[in-house]
Amino acid sequence: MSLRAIKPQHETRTRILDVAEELFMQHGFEGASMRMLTAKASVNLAAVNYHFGSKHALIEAVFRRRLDPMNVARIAALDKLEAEAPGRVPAPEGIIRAFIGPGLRMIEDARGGGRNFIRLLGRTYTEPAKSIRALIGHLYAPAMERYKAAFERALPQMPREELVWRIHFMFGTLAYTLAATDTVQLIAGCKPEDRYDARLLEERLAAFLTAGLNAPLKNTIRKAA
Amino acid sequence: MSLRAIKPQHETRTRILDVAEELFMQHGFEGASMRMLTAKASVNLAAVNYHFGSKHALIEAVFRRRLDPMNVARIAALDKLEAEAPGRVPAPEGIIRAFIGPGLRMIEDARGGGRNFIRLLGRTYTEPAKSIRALIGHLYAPAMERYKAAFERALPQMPREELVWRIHFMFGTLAYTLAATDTVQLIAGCKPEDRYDARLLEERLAAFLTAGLNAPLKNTIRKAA
DNA sequence: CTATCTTTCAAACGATCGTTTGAATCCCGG
DNA sequence: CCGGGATTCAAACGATCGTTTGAAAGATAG
Repeated sequence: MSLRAIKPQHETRTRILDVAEELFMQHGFEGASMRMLTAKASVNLAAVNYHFGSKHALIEAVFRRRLDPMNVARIAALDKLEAEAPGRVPAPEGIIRAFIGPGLRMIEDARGGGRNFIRLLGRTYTEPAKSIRALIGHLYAPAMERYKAAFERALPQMPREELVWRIHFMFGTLAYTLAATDTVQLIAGCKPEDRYDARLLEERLAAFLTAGLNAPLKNTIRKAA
Repeated sequence: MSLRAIKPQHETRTRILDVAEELFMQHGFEGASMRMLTAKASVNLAAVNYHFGSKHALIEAVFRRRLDPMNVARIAALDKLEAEAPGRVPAPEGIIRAFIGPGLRMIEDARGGGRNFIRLLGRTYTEPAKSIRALIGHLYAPAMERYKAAFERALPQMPREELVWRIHFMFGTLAYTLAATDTVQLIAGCKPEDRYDARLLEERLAAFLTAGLNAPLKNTIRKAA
């Protein structure tokens, strides 16, 4: 009673979470039914409601399990970056790499289900259901605030409003890159073999995003801000 | 019988399409049911199956109605750009503006439902259902080929694989920008008042994307290609 | 072993889904 | 005015949805 949480305590819970991650990614939140979910996880139909309470609570649990550690890692990466050169302001590229690193590294974890989650996360930014978007926003808030402040220090000459938009653009590029699995093939007409080479993808993304963030300010933009 | 297609011929059809556009955007394809759809359109429940055949066919019709003219406009913009300076290769920024222009202009059409569609389109790039992604890909294919070729001519020194990725990044930025309505506020902590000022948004996007597309090629990237 | 709490199970709940049906109604050329 | 194809209508179809229930099975402590 005192400490029974040691070994395979919640095998049912984690098996449900793993399968939910995969099926939500494949079919969406509404498209993945409790019956196909519990069947694939080899648990009883009532298990989800018993362990999580409802389908919505399960969705929430799926996000919390991965998103919290990921954003902790992001903040840690930024802390480390700032600690490396005390008193100096980190360059935009370093901040960008600190942010996209944890996400990209998770995509290499195919066995552990990390890749499923990353793709699920990417398409959830544009999820129709408001409650889910609100949850994502809430879970992201702490890390987001830290990074926004870091970018503001790194680019003091940029109008705040323009910076917000460029952060938004960077978010979109990252989300879409992680979520859109087959659209690359659509453009290229072929399947890139290195799609899951996180290191190479990080180089490509960092180059693109850094250049975009540092794009020259035209008069029209400067005037509007 | 010969020509009865003149005035309000298919008022029911278009009313269904308009409402479908709005509800699919708000609740997703599965979340928007035929009953709430037909109720909001003030038509009978059976009207959708009568006029379109099925829900899936309705989804297809919603996309075809807007996407075909939009991509025609995109190709026309590229044709015009190339005609302005015969024999010369258009600059990347011009190509980018030709591509994002038609989409952004549609976002200003709030009354005609264009804004609804653009937001719907943006989140459909990451739609779980394979059949819908395939449809989008098919409708995009002609314009995509033209623009890919234009970028290749404009950036002959860039490795093909890197170019494909950067086009992919640009696609993501555009899609996410159009689709994510409140995520910006969620992240930025403020609401940009000029969200639907298409002209200003085009300036911001063009600056960001042009810089990203022209980002310097590092050795790691050059070596991989 | 017995008693107690946790977990699993089969079965069913009411609600809603997309679709179909057949009759009623509208529209229009003759 | 009448006849026939196009359209609308109310009603119901079977299927599936998320959730609940109460009993059966497992685990744990005394």
